[in-house]
Amino acid sequence: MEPTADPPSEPAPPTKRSDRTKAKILDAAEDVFGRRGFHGSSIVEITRQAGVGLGTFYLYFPSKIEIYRHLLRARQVDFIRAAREATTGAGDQREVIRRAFRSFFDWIAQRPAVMRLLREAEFVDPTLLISLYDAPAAEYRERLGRAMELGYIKKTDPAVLAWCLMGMAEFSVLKWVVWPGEEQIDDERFEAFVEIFARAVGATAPG
Amino acid sequence: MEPTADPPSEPAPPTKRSDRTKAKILDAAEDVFGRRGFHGSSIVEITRQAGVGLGTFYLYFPSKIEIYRHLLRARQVDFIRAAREATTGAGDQREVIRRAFRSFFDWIAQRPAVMRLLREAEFVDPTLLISLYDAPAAEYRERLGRAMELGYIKKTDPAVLAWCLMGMAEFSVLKWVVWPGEEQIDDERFEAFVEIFARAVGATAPG
Amino acid sequence: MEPTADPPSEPAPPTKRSDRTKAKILDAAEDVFGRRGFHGSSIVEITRQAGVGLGTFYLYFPSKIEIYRHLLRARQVDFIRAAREATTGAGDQREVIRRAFRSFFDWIAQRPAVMRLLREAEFVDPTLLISLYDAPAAEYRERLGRAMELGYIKKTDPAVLAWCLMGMAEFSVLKWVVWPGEEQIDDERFEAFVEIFARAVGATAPG
Amino acid sequence: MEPTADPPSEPAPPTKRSDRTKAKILDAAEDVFGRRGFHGSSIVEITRQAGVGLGTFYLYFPSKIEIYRHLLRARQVDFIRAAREATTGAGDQREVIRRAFRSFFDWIAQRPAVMRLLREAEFVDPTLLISLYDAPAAEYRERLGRAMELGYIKKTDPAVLAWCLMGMAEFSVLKWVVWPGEEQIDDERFEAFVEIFARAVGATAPG
DNA sequence: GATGAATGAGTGTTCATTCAT
DNA sequence: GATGAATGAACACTCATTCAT
Repeated sequence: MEPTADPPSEPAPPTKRSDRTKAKILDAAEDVFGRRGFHGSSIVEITRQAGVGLGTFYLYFPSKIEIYRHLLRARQVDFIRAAREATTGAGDQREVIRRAFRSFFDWIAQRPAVMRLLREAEFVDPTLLISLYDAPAAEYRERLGRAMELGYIKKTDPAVLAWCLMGMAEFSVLKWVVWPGEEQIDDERFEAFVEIFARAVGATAPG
Repeated sequence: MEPTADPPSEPAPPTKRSDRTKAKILDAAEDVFGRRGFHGSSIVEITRQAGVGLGTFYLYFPSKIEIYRHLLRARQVDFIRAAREATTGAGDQREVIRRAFRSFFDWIAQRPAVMRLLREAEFVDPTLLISLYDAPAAEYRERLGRAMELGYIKKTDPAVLAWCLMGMAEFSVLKWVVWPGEEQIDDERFEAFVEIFARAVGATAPG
Repeated sequence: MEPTADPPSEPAPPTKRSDRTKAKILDAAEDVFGRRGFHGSSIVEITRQAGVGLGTFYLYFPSKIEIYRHLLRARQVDFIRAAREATTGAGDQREVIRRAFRSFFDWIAQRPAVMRLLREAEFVDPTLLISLYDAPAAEYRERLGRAMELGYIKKTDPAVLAWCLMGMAEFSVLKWVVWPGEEQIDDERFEAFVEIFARAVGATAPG
Repeated sequence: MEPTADPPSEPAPPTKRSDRTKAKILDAAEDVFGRRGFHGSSIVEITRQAGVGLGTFYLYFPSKIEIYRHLLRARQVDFIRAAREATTGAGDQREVIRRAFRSFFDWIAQRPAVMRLLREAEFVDPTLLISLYDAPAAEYRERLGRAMELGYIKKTDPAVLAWCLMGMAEFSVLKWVVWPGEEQIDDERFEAFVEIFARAVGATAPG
């Protein structure tokens, strides 16, 4: 976390003009959707903030809903990559959990808008939302299934467990990271969360 | 409360004409909001479904958002009452959990629209949503705090635990009850959920 | 033609408020469409000219194209009635022709916009146009068929004849009545037209 | 002009690059306008179909309406030439009529789009349309005037007659050639048309 | 000469809200 | 109390035209 200089949004400014324009629009859209919500956002506002003409929007995206979908899918990809990277090379169960959630919390803290986008998807394009949740759920389920067989964690229905864990993670990040409020996440709370999560998983032993 | 077989929506049909009109509008609004979402619903559709004139709406509610708020608060009250009733008189920890969630799952299964209303609130009136979640969170926290002091459950930050449990419950009900999908809740899954929940809580003993 | 006071557009001002509003919009639409054409007209212009709010339009008509269709059908009905009335009680062939076309020319002279509407229909809603022309064509054909059997006019394919006659009539009214130009219809020209028409029909005898 | 067997569209493929580009655009425009109508056509579609860049259009034509005008005038020239060629060397009156209309019907049958272009002109640029019709009308009038003086046909106002004949011809070609419909032109119908036309003209004798 | 990214005025349409009846 | 006709601000989207490359 310390000496990294990577700016959250764009790994490197694209060189082609059209790529830059598209990126400007996407950035603006993420921000505006995040602040105003899907229905509260208008294409004019997005393009104004992007510093491009209204018509330019339609050069890159066929409709308001399509840029929204695009944004969500792109962020999901980013997010999953981040989660994978965070957990590689971790030792015991608790360490995996700790690292995964530290990365999750940090990632969201830097992009609170994404959480809003994601959750609002349920009301904008329900099918999309379900598909967005199904992908990580499947991954969770599979990992948990394997861990159960290896005896690392207690046996339970892995799908039920997967959705429980996702709910815990999402609500925690909402409450302690996204929503405005005097209470913030701190190390103590974070450790409490890891502890609860590990218990729910049924981690049999620290190893 | 005694001699009624409690119909889900209104305890008893109001006798005054204006009360009946108001109730008709509220019922229609709940149904329409539930089906179409807040932004997809229009006042005309609500009044049409309620069987009253368009103008009549504004005799009872000052705006679209106000009836939405009204609806949410009313349902929250219903829900909390139902949850309390369900858990009184339970024996051991697991039994409390089992009853509370059985009642929660059933209540939502009968009114899937409420879940949608509740979750969409985040994008209609964020402040409202937070307040809606804070109330049950506070109750949870307090109960958990007491249980910790009594040694029934392990000690952890009760607020963190409360939000974890709420997340588990909400995601489970979404996945297994609300969202359309081939997979449904069954007894086995329900028991798995109770087990996971109990572990997360840190119930020290079956008793 | 002389002492009639009938205003072309509305037989009597409708009494109900909504009927009056609808009539105002229809009148304005006829005028605007006639002047600017379908594509050159906008709903704002129509409502502005009608003296009503923009939204009011959609209270009475579901879309721009629908009011256009409505207008055309309504005028067709008016026109056919006028044509029927004009020809009842005429004596010989030439007299029937003379009266029918006098009434046609006058009717159009008072509502030049209608001609434009009618002709533009080909490019707005081709199916509609064909149906609008098919109705009078069928009537013509039938009348001509009967006259042939009675020996009043020479035998020819009645459908071919019907479309020829319609073409003559429409082009004449366009050239001499509708299109701006120094040349106007006068009695002499009108008689020439009747003569040509009668010859094309193949009227065997003046009687 | 001499050694070409005249293919309908372009007498000979232009050799200069810019001429070829211009021709490609014109061909595409004729096709697109014919299919979609003036208002339904867009410059992008025309250039896409022509296989040139969007900007290239404005190298050759100053605006959408100008290419439309250009197209119409060009086709008018083609058409008049075709009509003249068809009637040279015909014997009696009926033969002239028969040949002229056979050529007219065939010409349109091969280019139904032109008819649409021509008729839509009334709503795109009314002045243009009138001028397009005035040219053949003048030619008709003059020919008819001469024929009257020579006693070949009965005397009537030649201008009135000219417009009647044009109306007959246009409606017939619309009904029997251009508009989609189960009924098509056949030899019998064509002869009926010639007969009616000849009667309208007032051809005194077969010779 | 050729290109296509950029532009914004203009369009049809929706809908919460008002108010005369 | 009840009604629904009337309103206009707001929106997503199109497309002829310009101009830097």
